[in-house]
Amino acid sequence: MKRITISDVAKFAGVSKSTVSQYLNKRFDYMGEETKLRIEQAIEQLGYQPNIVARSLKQKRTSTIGVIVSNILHSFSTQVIRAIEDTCRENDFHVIVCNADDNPTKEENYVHMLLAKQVDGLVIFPTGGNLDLYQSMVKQNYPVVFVDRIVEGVDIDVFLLDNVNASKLAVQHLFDRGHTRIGIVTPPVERRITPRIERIEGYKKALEDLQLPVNENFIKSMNVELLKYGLKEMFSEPEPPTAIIAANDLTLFEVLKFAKENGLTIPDQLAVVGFDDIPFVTILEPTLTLFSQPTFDMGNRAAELLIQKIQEQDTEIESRIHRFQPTLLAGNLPENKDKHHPNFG
Amino acid sequence: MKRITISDVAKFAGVSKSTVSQYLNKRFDYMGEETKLRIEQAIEQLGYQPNIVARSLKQKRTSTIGVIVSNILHSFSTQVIRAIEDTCRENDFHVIVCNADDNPTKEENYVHMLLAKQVDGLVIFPTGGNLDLYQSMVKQNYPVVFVDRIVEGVDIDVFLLDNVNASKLAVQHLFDRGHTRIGIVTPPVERRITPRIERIEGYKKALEDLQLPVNENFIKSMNVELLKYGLKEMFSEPEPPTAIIAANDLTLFEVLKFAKENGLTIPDQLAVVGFDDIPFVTILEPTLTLFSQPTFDMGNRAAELLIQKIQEQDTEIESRIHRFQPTLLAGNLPENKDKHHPNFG
DNA sequence: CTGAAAGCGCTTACAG
DNA sequence: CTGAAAGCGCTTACAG
Repeated sequence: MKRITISDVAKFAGVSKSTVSQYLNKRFDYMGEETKLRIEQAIEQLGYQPNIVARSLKQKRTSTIGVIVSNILHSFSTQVIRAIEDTCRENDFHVIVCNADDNPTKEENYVHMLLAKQVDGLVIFPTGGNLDLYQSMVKQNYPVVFVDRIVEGVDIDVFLLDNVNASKLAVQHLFDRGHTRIGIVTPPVERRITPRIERIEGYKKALEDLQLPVNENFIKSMNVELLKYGLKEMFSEPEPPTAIIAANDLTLFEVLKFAKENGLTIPDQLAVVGFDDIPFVTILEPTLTLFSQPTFDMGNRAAELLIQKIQEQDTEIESRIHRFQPTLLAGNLPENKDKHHPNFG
Repeated sequence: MKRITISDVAKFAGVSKSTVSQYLNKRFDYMGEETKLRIEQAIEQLGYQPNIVARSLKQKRTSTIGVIVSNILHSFSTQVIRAIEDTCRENDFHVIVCNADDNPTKEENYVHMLLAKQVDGLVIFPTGGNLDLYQSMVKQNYPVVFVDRIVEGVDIDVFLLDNVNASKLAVQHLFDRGHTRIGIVTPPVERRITPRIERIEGYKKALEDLQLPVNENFIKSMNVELLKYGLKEMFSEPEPPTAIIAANDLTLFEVLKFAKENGLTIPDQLAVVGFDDIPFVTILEPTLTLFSQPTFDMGNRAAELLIQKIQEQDTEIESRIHRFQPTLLAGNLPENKDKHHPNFG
């Protein structure tokens, strides 16, 4: 099958390529009605579709953005991606999504690949492992925004949860229901990934504000595969936690599995708080409490800013940190029956 | 920032553009060692990245495929997409994902858009509403594969579940646990969407094989928003069902919500069987039975065939229907306590 | 072993 | 109001 080009249309309509191009780009300022009609018919007759690749080469923009997500397995990521896609569609941008799999090398490769594909801008959930690369994009004034994670010393807009407050709300929620021995589990913190660090920080602050002791054995940051051992340790304490905060969906899953395998009934023997809006969880038992992130809003806003940066690439917009508040999704956790509230018990 | 082009590299290395191009494409057959080195260094020094858009225009291929999914909200879709992306990455293809939202007009627009972007091939979860469009792609021998849904009269490979068998397994599973009054809920069937039709078909066949009556009031196909009314009707029968099969995740959600709101305990008062591997469901209560689709395998195989078609576009491969078997994921449904098995009770 | 030239399918000043 | 020409950044026969 031979593809129809603008030349074919021009020949068929008896005009020049330029005129057809004007027509395609709706530059009708000086075009005769009759010419317009002839071109319209030629396009119709031949079933012509402009070649966007050729247009992109000439115009030096592709109307496509790249999204590099640190780990596609999180429900948070998929929800934000969906929101980004919605906003892009409204603005006639296409989206190419790549999964860095928490691997800085993959992330770097994707950045290069997407730049080679001439995407107009990038939304990155940064692994944090490519400082130089991030810096060089800033230096070249290439449009980029970050989601979920702050990279210290890199001057790029970030859209993320108010993690400290989210943890505080979680602790307060549990405290209000009589819990004073509260644990927290997160993935590894070696690479200083913002949400993990900040959620632990908020957790500690909240405990201090409530004048509760911070027990370092109640804080476990490790690979999800190893988490069960961490939990075992936590629960071999003489006074084990009566509540656990799970920093994301994957760790939440491990906590639930651990509880099931060890016969801990939820929420009676163990109260559980998670983050993110995880499908089905709120409708099923056991009753958990979830604090959800406004993923839709975050994705929209990130995409909007990126598109703005693309369209006004000359005007420097000062970059800043955009914080979003969590919402209590579900959570009719009953009172802790075993351990009453210390201030009232 | 001015982008570095192949001309800059050529000038810097003191060779011609052609030679640099040869180098980039690893056509080293006749290239002098010293030339190779000079080019390598020039690329390094200048930080040159080839412009893939220009290459695509010349080569008339983009190494990109499009995926048009009927509805991104199903966990099935996201899982298959992930598998497609994996296979594509291994073969150096990029993926652009579009969500048709069960809307044939959107689907048509996306097809045109993706063709205009010169994608090398398409994976479609067809809405079924664009017969002419599908046909025209077949006629032009444009590489396409379908997933999940058969479109009658269109000669395109399809990758989908053995839905009839899946329903039979579901019915048998329930029957083995003493259930004889089994309902089924699906999204609307007006557009003859394959999995819905076939799952109802398999359900009926299974009942007949077991010599159980088929009660049309136990079959509800409607928009998820309306499903609660359908369920209400079903359960106002003098002898309401003791088990429900939900055809996908969205209908499953409605069934669970309905049970919760109407105080039906699962699985004691109502056994529930769903399809797809839905995160968290198998670990939480109430105990459901899920039959999962081999989404990973399906996505891989679909992508592989598409890539093969792209690479051997001349050799016609006869198209066929590729069926996959479901697996029992979880399901320790207890015996039905209220209604014993008629053959044993 | 390497280079000059043509061309992929568009857009865009510019001329008339 | 419309057309001829140049050019986007590559690749690819072909010549030498």
